[in-house]
Amino acid sequence: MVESPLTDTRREALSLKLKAHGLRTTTPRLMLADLLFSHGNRHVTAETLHAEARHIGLKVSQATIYNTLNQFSEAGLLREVRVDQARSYFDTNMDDHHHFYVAEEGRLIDIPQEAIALERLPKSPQGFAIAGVDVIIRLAK
Amino acid sequence: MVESPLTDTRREALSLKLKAHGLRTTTPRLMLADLLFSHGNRHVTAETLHAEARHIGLKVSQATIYNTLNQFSEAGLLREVRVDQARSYFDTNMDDHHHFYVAEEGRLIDIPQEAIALERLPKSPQGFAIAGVDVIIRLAK
DNA sequence: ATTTTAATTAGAATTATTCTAAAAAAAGAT
DNA sequence: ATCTTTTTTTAGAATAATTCTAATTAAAAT
Repeated sequence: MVESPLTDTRREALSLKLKAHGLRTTTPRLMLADLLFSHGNRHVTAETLHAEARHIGLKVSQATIYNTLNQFSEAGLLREVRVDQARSYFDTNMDDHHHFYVAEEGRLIDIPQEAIALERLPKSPQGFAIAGVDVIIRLAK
Repeated sequence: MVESPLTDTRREALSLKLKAHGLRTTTPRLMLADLLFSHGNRHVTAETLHAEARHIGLKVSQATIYNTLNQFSEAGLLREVRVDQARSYFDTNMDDHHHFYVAEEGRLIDIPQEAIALERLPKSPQGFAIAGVDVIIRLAK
């Protein structure tokens, strides 16, 4: 979580990114996008992102955090990952990939798609197509 | 969900099963175990199991349903599967296996372990061991 | 039987998330 | 620039799943 100032260049780039995905550029969205997309790939929850927002002095409501995360997901800017007890993680890495999950720490670690070879997949039941394959490797000490 | 009466033989078998896993035999547990384990492999949620309990005239509190599902899971009688938005499924199939998940219907379908060949697995990070590998194949129409 | 230990309960509390309706901000039209 | 329309944002209430609490009840051990 680097805390570098939001330069005009970056602001411009993020604004374009939002626009490209059909989202208006607003201050909250721009600042949240900066937290999410300007520091390498990350996994956040609504709560952690809200804490970061407050930390940089951005006053956004909880509802906006949730709205934004959901909008970004729908727009294809984030990928929602559910592993933990009833808490959603949002992954900025949009490549097809898998996850390690460290339950004790509530931490996700990306696994590049090539690192796992799914040789055989079963036939889907009649009338259904495969929408995605998620591999979650649970880790323990 | 067959509704056959709980015979003495079955009662005895279930009681032994509970004992074998370090759980006392009590009426609620016995009846819930019967719902869970006497009708082939199943996937239930707290809510669906509670509904079934009421349906057979068993008056148990919501807390007992949750306690029982969690105890059974910890004891190795059930396996908890999380796929849905913030709702836990409990699977009576304790074999290592994977799942299809039909989001639209909130339905899980078991995939036998052999049906998926996980050829290469990545090395776990330092100090961690693999506790389990879950493959979830999301299905859509 | 009595005592000890564990299970069950109702209901409150907690947590994550969504909804609502109003206010504020952005985009589009003039 | 100003006005209008459309979207966002907001605070706070509402909902839903789950856990906790403290008291009661039932099972096991003595």
